[in-house]
Amino acid sequence: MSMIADALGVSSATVSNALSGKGRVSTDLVDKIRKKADELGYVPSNAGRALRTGRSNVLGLVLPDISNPLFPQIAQAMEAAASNVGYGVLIADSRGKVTTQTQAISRLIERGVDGLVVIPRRGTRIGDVGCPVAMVDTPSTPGNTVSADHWEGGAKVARHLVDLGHKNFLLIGHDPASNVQNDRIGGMKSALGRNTRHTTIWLETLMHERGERASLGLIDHVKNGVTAIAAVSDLHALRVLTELQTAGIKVPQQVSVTGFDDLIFSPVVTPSLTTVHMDMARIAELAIAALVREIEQGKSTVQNGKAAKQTVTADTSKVSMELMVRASSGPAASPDAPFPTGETL
Amino acid sequence: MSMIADALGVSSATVSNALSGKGRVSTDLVDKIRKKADELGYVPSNAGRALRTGRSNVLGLVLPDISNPLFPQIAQAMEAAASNVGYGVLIADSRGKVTTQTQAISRLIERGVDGLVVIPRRGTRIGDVGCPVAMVDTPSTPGNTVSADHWEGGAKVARHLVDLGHKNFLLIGHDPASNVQNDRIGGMKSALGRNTRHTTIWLETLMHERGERASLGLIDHVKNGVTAIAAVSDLHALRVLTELQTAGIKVPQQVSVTGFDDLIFSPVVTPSLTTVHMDMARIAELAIAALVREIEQGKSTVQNGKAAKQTVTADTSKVSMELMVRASSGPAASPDAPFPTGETL
DNA sequence: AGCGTATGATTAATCGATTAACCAACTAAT
DNA sequence: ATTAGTTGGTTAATCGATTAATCATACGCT
Repeated sequence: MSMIADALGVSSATVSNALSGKGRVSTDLVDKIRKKADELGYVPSNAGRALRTGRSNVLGLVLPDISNPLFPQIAQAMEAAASNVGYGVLIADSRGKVTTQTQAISRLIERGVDGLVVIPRRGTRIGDVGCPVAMVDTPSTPGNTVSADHWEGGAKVARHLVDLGHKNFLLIGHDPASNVQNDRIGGMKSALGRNTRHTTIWLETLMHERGERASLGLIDHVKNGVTAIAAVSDLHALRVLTELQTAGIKVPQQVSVTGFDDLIFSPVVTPSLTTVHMDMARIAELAIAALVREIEQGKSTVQNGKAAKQTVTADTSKVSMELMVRASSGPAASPDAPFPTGETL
Repeated sequence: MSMIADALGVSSATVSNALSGKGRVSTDLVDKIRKKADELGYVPSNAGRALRTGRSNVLGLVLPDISNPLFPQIAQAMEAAASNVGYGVLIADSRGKVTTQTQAISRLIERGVDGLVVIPRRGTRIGDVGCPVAMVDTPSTPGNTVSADHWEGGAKVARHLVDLGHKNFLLIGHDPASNVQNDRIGGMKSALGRNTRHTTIWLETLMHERGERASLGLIDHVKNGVTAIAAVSDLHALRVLTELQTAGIKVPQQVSVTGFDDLIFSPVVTPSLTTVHMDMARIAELAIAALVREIEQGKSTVQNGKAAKQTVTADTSKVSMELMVRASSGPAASPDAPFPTGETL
């Protein structure tokens, strides 16, 4: 910056004003400075700016854990949204544990992030960290900033299956402590209506009892009349799908299977998975916008009292989910057809 | 820092020396300063340090694109390795395109990263960016810093299948321009031996001709005698598996299927996928170590000439891959058995 | 006693951008 | 013509940590 100033015979303050458009600088000087800056390939020093302004223009992204195949979508969306408004994204992985999550957060704080986006593990709360925090969990969680409307998503798939004539459902969750999964299952149940039956199983509980890769025992459920299996994640739907196929049960002719999240493999497996897609780009945009808004007016807040509110609130806290009807769901098999008939279709 | 200095009646330089252990400070003063620092909850300002030292202690991670389900593993491993040696990780997504990759890189540079880890898209080369770069691609790529030994991995699965008695192979790649995939396929071919046959198909080419979700036409290949299908990714292996199952072909009784990368779903589908696992933690560790080494002695390099070498070299450039034998591969069906018999086993 | 040498701590400059305070010159209005 | 206001720009302080240069003791040795 001082090089530009020297080259044009002006002060560095003027250069700063010209480039930021803040002070009073004549328009033609601004042009000259801009030109010179390009010419010299000037790149502002983040360190210098950060030191003076007290802001790093970097946000921290705390992710629950690796096993979540949604991670790529989230990270990509957040990075894009942040970079659109001039922020960088520093990642930290909490590896599922709450202690690691706390460590991850303090690492980010020490690096001087201006704000945090936290995808919390199992509805853990975040203590006072000294900077604005956006929580992306589920609308029913207190403190949630913005997230997909998981309940609505659950309702949408369930309604889809009901419309196809299914009456006997198996709902598959993984972790009964997850707010997101409970919302999804809750939404499903709410849409099932009177004359249907349903059973819910939680994989974590099941695997705890029977071992990690145990069969899900789906065949029994199907024999008992289940014609639709709705999982809270495509990962589990896939597990269901392959287990059924291996047992010779045809999807969707005999049993319909649905998932959640529209994971990368969902459209390309056979049959392609009916699922619910979340608009991660929009969620990221809202979360980042809320965070940035808080950061940029922030100063007052800090001076006012001891950090007004920790988690920020977005314009909209629910983002609608979209049902993706594909090949794994179809009309319910005739209830009269005996099982197993072999050729149901 | 000045608060600590004032509180103890010493100069801030002494505090700096004490905490960094660089200058000459009496041991008991060091203790007192350390204690006071803890007491006051002192957290060094990255901005101040960065401004003075010219180093940000942040690395940039450039990822090829979201569609890569390996992304979580990579990001997690890199973050862990970096944070172990005191660095943060700023992410940037190149969304597959080369132009976006260039943009992503310059964004990171502008943010003042000290080094870059690049998982390049299709063997793209990185121009002069003004900081050390670690490339994680495949050993056969010039400029590669460290990566898994994809060729060896390919050889391992192929040998496994040969040992099981298979003689007629279908090898499935996705992108013929990918160095990684070519290495994997190359490794497979190298291990197949004389008395076997194999065909290679590239999905991208296929889908370009027949549309995104077209069937892979596996049934024909199986009818023609193929008993083992080896894909370059679990994603494709999964596609193969489900397509076969839907067609009523039994895996592994009639056809064995193998993948690559040990993705999240691989152990839990039915049958669980035989695949090749890469030690991402070790790769990350080597890449980060090489990068940090270059950064920390770096000054000389910069002053010496115009950036000695762009991409850094690690102690080891190949990390061995591990074969994970699971349920999707089994003994070759008797070549005499006619197809389709229904009950092959 | 006198000289050289450790040892322990201080001074002050520096990194680059921002910004409050100030100054000069020119215009407009009473 | 004097004052008030506007415009365009400069000065200098500041953010926090690092570090070369310097200074002040104290110690050892002849």
